[in-house]
Amino acid sequence: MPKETFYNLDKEKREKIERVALSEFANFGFHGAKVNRVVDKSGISKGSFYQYFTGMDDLFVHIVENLGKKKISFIGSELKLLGEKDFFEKFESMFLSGVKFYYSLSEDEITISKMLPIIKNLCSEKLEVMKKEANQIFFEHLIDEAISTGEIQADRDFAFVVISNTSKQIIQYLRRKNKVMGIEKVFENESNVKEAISLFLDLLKMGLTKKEGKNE
Amino acid sequence: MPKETFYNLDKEKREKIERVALSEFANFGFHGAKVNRVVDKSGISKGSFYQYFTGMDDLFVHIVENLGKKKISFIGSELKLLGEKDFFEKFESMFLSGVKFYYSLSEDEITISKMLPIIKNLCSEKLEVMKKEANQIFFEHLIDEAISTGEIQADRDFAFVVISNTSKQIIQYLRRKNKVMGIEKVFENESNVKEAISLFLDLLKMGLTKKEGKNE
DNA sequence: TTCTAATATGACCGTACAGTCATATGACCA
DNA sequence: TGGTCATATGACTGTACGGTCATATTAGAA
Repeated sequence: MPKETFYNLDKEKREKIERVALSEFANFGFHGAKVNRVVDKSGISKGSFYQYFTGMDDLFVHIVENLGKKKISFIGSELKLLGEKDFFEKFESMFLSGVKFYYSLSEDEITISKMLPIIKNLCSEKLEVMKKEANQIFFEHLIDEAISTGEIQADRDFAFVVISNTSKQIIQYLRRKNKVMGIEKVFENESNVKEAISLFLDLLKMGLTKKEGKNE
Repeated sequence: MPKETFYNLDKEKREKIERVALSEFANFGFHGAKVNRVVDKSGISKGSFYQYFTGMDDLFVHIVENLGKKKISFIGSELKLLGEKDFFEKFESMFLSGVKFYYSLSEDEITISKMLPIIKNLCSEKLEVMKKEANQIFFEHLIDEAISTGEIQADRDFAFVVISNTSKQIIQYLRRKNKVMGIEKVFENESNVKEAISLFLDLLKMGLTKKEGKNE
């Protein structure tokens, strides 16, 4: 983690460094990112850099942790409100917050997110944990619950795969719509987002609940 | 592309270099891959390296092109047989060859595949083309056809997103089954694979064909 | 054998890099 | 004012890298 000195910096300078680092890792990858470039672009001296971080690994972990915190603040706030809802309502909420989180990310942050699962030779237990998307564990729990109450009737692994990919698919769908419509920010219209979500939710409902009258 | 000298090498030596390069790029990424390491690990001199390739970019393009050819030989052979089949049968075939292709890949090759879409600052028109998965264009064509014949009734973009993600999901599902069952090679049992495919195919059928008796 | 062309080699060069450290700067207090 | 502590700086060092090139090796042809 960054040294105390880094957190003593004024917000502007700190965020500048973080912005530059984000771009550096996104553009050149974990093993291609260079201290020299970060130092030049963020206008600090190399000596200072090593007073903030022990090295690039340290900086990378910090960047990824920021990303993780951002995600938790999006998803976490939604989770508290799930208590009374039924299974599909719960997922509707989670998809919505998932989409909102995604659209809150910059291109560089998206790149880092995609990069994470394929980084090798990175010895940081913290990141190992982070690589496994936290909400997956939560998904599995919800699915098991829904199976036991009979809310869904489907193979557990099938349900997990289909559900855990839905957020990404909704986002892909919205991006395509954006391109086709020539509008860059369809997602900002929440009703469009909700419409897209219901499209995929219907698919889930059909696929995960056995229809009556169909025996095999 | 590699120089003639490289292709004059005997197969064993050539494949050794390719194997080392694959591992190098998979482990350290495009910008982190080093000539020195490749040279050491594959037991050739640096001078020779530069008689085979103009540099690491060149080598990378070669590796990715190999991967592309491998894919085409898997998918392409299937495409010729699609003529008479209906829409969902066509996709059944494509999913099957997709899964077979995936399981023919080494871990390193899988890593490179995942890496491709997020590599920046790579000035190679060839790769730009390759980054867009070739079969996507083919998917779109098939979908348009199926919509016009009435075989599917669904939003075009919705159909595309759902279908184009199905291969990945089938693979994810099979991998989960592998883990749960403790058997590493469930996929080699083709009937397991076909069963998984039909699971997802049913979902597609439900989602992309409007049920009778449901009006809105 | 000798000649020729293709290929192999690693020492070598200039550059870019990570990381250090003596020094400078500034801020706060006595 | 002078003293002290936290921070800033960039010149410096050793290393690793990309890329070159004169030389060595090999294979085949004459």
